[in-house]
Amino acid sequence: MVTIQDVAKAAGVSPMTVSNVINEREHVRDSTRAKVLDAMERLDYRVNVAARNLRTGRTGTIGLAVPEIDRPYYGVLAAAIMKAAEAKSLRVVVEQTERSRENELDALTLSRNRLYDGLILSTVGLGPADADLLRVDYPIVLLGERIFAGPADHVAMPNVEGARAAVEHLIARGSRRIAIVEGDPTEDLNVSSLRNQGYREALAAAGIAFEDEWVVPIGEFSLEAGVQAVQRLAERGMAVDGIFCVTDTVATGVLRGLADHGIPVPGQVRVIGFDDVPGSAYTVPSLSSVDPDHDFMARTAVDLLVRRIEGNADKAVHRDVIGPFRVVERESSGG
Amino acid sequence: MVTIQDVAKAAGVSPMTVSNVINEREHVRDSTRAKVLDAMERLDYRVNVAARNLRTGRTGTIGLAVPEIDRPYYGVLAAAIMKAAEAKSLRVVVEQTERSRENELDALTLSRNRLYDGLILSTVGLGPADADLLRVDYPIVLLGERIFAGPADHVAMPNVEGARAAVEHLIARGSRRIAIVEGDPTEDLNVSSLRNQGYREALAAAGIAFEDEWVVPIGEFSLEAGVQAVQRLAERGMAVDGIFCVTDTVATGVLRGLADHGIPVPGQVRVIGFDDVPGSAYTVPSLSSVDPDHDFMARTAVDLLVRRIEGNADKAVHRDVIGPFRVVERESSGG
DNA sequence: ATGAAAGCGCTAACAA
DNA sequence: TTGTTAGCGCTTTCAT
Repeated sequence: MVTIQDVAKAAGVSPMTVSNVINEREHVRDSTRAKVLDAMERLDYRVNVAARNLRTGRTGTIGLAVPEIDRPYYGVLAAAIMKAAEAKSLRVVVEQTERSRENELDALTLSRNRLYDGLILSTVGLGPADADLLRVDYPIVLLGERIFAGPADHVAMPNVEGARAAVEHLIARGSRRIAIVEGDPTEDLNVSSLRNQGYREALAAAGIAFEDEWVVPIGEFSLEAGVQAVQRLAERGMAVDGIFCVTDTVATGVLRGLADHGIPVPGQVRVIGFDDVPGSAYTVPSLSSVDPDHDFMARTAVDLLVRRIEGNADKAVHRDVIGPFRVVERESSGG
Repeated sequence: MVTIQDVAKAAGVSPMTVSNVINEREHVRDSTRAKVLDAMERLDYRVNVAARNLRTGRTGTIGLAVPEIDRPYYGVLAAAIMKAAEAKSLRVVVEQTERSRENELDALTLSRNRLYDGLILSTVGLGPADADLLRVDYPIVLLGERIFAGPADHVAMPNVEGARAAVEHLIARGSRRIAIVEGDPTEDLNVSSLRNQGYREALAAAGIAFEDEWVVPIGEFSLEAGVQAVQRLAERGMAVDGIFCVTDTVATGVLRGLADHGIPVPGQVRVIGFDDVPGSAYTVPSLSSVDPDHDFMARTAVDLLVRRIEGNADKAVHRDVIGPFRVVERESSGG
C-alpha cells in the first residue's frame, strides 16, 4: 500500500505538502506540485478514503433508501439522484427497505452509524404517526407522500394537482364514469388519499356525482394488482368509461387486465396513470400519465441534503417542496 | 460523539473489552457483556465505521457498476445482488457507467481507491481487447457477455443455449422465416453475437436456410430501437413470421412497433425476447422470453467476489460461470 | 510556501 | 478473561 508518506519521501517533501497537492489547496509552488504529482503517478498512489473519513468526519457518500430498486419508478428516481449527487461529487449507497416500516427505520439507524454524510429516505412504510422517529440530529431528506410537515426536509410529488389534472383530462376526452384504482384506504394519509382528493376535486369541478363503486382499492402498487383491479371492475359490470390509476405500474397491469377482458382502450374505457415511467410510452396502447419531473425531485432532494450536511440550514425549519408536473397524453386516454 | 472510550469508562472496563463485545467475540464474561451493553444503550453508542475501516482495511461494502440502473434488467440484477450481498453482511454501492468504456474503467479505478472491498462490474463498453486492463490485483467479478476467459472471475448468461432454445420454440410453434433484432454486428464478441450464434444453430438444426434480410441491427438495446427495428422490417415487406429479440426491452419496443403497423401477434408474427424482466408478463400481448435466473447470477457473482475478498481463491485461476435458463412461453409466441 | 506534531476511533498483538 | 500499547493514513493546527 502506497501512502502519503511514501509519496512525500519519493518527492522529497513533507506529507503535508502532498496532502495540499491532493486537495488542490493554494500556496503550493508549481515546481513542488509537479514533483509531487510525478511521484504520485510513479508510485500509483491512491488516497485511503477510510483514513480521510476518519480524520475529516465526512464520507463523501450519501445513502438512498428506496422500497425496491427493481420497480421502474424507483429505478428512475435512483438514476436521477445518482446523477444529481455526482454533480456534487457524492457517491450514493442504495438500500432496499422492501416497503417495510421497520426496514425504513433501520435504514435511518444504520445510516447514522456514520456511514453516510446524510440519507435520502423514500418512505412508504412509515406513516404520519412515525413522524417523531424522524426527528434525528442527522441530515435527512424525505421522499414520499405519507409524511408532510414532519421534522425533516421533504420532497413530494404534486399529488393532488397532478391527479386532478389527470382526471380532468379524462373528462375532457369524454369520460363521465371514472374509476380510481388506489391504495389501501385505511391508511390515513398516503399517496393514494392525496391522489384520491385530486380525483374527487376533478369530478366535483365537472359536476359529476361520485359513486362508491368506482373505487377499487388494491393492496400493493404492482402489475398484478392492476390486473386484479380490472377483474373487480368486471365483476361489477364494468360500468365505467375511464380509469385513473395511482401509478403507471398499476396502470400497465390495468391495461393488461382490460386486454384480458377484450375491452377496447380508449374506445370503451380511457386509462391514465401517474409517474410517467419510461415504459409507459411503449405499452399497447401507450399509456397517458402524469410526469412529476423526476429530475427536479432528485435535484431538490440532493440540494436540500447538501445544505443540511454543510450546516447551511436552520435546524428548526424544514422545507416541504412539491415539484411541478405535466399531463402526458397518449393513446390510452384517446390523447 | 460517543466513542468506545466513553463506553469503556461508563462501564468500568477497558476499550478493548467494549470492542470485544461489539464484535461478539468469545471470552467475555456474561456479567461484563451486560455492563457494556447497558452502557452502550445508555450513551446511544454507534461504531465509527471509518475508524474501523482504517484499522481493519475492510469496508464491508462492495461496488456494483451497471450501465443504467433505470433499465429493467439492471434494476432486477441490482436488487438480486443487494439481496445476495445482504446475506453476507455486505453493503452495495451502485455506480452507473452509462454504457461507456471509459466510465467502466473509471469504476474500476475509483473502486480501487479502497472504497470497496471488491467490485462487481457489468461490462458493455469494455470489449475483449480491454481484457488486460482488468488484470488488477483487487477483487473483481465481471458480469456480461463481452469478455470471456479474461483475467477475472466472470458470470455470464447462457446466451447461445438460451437463444437457441428461444428460436427453437418459435420454430416449434410454426415460424419458418425468423428475424433477429440484435446489436451492432461490427463488435467482434458481444451479447448479440452469442445470441446470434444460438439463433443460427436453431435454424440450422431445423433445416432452415438463413436469409440476410432477417437480420435487423440496432444501435442500442432500447424500447425505441425495437420500434425502429419493426419499421425496418416493414420497409422490407415484413416477410417474416417470427422475431427473436436480443433483450426483453427491445422486444417490448418491437411489440409496440408491430402494433403501430397493425400486425397481429402471434397471429402473423411470433415474438420472443431474452431476460424475462418483470414487465414481460404484462405486455399486450404478453411477451415470451428466456429467463436466465437472475438470482443464480447474483448469488454466484457475490460468492465469487467474497471468495476473492477473503483470499480463498487462486490468484492465477479465474472462473467462468454460465447460469441456467428456461424458456417462458407466453402469448407473443402463441405459447 | 512548507513542515512537525498530534490525534481522529478503532482493533491486532501481546501481556497480565 | 481483561487490559496495555501501538498504529492504521490522513489532515488540522501551529510553527517556521
